[in-house]
Amino acid sequence: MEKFLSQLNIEQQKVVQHTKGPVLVLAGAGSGKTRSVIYRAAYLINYQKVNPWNILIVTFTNKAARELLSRLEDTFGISVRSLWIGTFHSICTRILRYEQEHLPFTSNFSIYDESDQKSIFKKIYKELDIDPKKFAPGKVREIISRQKNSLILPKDFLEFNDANYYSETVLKIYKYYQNFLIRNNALDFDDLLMYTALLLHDHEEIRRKYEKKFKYVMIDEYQDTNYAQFKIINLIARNHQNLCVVGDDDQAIYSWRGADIRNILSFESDYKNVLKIKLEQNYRSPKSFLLAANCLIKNNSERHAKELWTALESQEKPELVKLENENREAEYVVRQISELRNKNISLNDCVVLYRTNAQSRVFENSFMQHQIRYQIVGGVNFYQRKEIKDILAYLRILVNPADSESFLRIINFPARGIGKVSIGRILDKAVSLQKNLLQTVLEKKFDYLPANAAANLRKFIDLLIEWQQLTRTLPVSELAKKVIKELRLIELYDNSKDPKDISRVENIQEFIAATEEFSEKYLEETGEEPKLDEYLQNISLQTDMDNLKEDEEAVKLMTMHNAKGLEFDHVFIVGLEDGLLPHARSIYDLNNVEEERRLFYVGITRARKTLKLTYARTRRTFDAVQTTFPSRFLSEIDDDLLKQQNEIFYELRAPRYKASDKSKKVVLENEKYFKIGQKIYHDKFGKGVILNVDGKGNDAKLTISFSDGKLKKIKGTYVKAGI
DNA sequence: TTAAGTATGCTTTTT
DNA sequence: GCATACTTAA
Repeated sequence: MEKFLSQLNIEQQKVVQHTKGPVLVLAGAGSGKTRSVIYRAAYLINYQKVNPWNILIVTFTNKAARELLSRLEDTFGISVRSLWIGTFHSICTRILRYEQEHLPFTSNFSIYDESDQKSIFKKIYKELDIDPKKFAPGKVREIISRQKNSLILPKDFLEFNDANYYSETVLKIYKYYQNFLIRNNALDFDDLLMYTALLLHDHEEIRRKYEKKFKYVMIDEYQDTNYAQFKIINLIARNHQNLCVVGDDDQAIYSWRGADIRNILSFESDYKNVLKIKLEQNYRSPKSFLLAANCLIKNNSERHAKELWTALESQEKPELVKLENENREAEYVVRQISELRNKNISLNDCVVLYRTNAQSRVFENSFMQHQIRYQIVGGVNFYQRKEIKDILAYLRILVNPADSESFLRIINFPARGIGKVSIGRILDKAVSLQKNLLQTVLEKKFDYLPANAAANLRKFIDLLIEWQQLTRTLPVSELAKKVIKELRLIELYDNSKDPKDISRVENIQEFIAATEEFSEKYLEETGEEPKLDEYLQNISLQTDMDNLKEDEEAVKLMTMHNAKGLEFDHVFIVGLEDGLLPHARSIYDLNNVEEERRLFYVGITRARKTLKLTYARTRRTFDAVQTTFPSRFLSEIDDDLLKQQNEIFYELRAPRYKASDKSKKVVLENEKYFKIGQKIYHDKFGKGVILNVDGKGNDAKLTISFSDGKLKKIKGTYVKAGI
């Protein structure tokens, strides 16, 4: 035990040893927060002999949960099988699956993501005859989400919102939307939290059950919890008060998602006799980085006073670099990373952080051209890609027949001759029969459809029935493969002329691999095959971060939001301009500006060894080049803390791909193999140079840099060799 | 019913 | 500038 505790500083030891009563840990960036949480869990289990089954740990991401699990297992030899650890959303999903008899839906519910929501809203607007121009769907969705995060049901809506034409329309949509979800046996992300909170609130016996089960509760990143999350934890922990929350109000960056910074600021009044522990010693960054971060954050008004310090000796300073435009900015980063690589530094230790996902494109181009491997985290989630969602819709309808969203997605995909008109008639029929869509068509009486469509529909239904029977016997991954094979999806995209479809094939193949991997892991951990509904719900909660291929050496590119909780040796924060950071949408509201400042703070404090800050003098946004101004936050950092470099023009050209002698010869149309560096011509995109060849023969996948600077992946059969 | 061609609107950040 | 939605022709 001595040895166990000696690996922590005095403050961290306090966190670990105070296991009874409420504990508030204000943990600055890089202060060993995760370490404290892990040691605390290990202490409870190994020294206080608490049953892992009685511990609940909530993390911010699935990835963090997995890391915690593996460290508990590997370092402390703890059997983690019965430990409850995960994000709020995954833990709520688990609880809701158990408690279906007290809920208005069953445990095989579908989880709808934002694009599902979007399409549902469209239907609702049509149904209720609401003008999307007057009631912007995105905004309405946000308001409704906010209500759910605050546990305001439709029936309570007017208590908390002024009654006027706008809010009454929103209420109408809210009501209809919730109804729609229940009819489809579906929940959105906010519902997962809301129904769990209501379940615990409305059923005292269930609340007691979980209060008894979760005798010790720990929450990470507490500053980014919303009211529903606060309530869930409060209902579980308010009696025993064995609750340890860890967070940093200076790193609260999710208020736009309903997170309420007051949860952490008022923790001391929410619970009795709170022990407050501050972790201010930073083990991550050079002194000057922390000074710069402190300079910045002290401009915020509402915060727990705290200042980071370090015992590290490094004299490294953050470097501020001004570039001509966004392309130069990308080239600068590429150049720096090339130099690091020459010093034998792994690409895995480098990260590029930006404010918006759209900024990644320029970097992608530059990295590709200089053949530096990179991985983008975020943007469009893997499981939200069209080709993957189509497959998932087939699987979803098999476990949740009420899921009309999935049904409509696949009824005529791949095209099977059931058109808009026919689908409209089925919808009408379903309404008049008061049944869901699948039930309606299962009767196979199609007097309301043209003969053609009716025949096609019968085939479709038979297919679904056949597959549904297979769900009982076939493992998830086999079923997925069968669906893909029998629908001939890979062939569909392989034979397409659209260059986009090449990556679709890749994604489908990756999906199969991911599904197999999931099954194997699940089998290993639980000794049984995953159930299809569980698999689908799990996948719905996956983020891009969870799909990171750790074994592959690549520079990571991500938003500062995504970087929370991570650290890297070499950090590049790019696009430090007013309008980007702080974002143009945030500059008119002081609270929003403060949140943007915290975001920058998060970015700076990720760095372990070097930190480069860049901004561009001009930047192309959508179609026009705009002159930009350096971020207002930069002037808040004392000049002598920064190493400044202005107006660097790196004459950095793409390495010239000299066409080899062989390919200089006139290459025949039927030339079999493509080579890197070879010049080609494409009917639509014009001249280009091959940067990468994937596969053999003339249908290999080519990565081509076209003369206008664009990169495209195109199948060999669509390009002409030689010019 | 589908494919190709044209118009639109959109970009903050995510479980 | 891109992706999606809608229109038009076959």
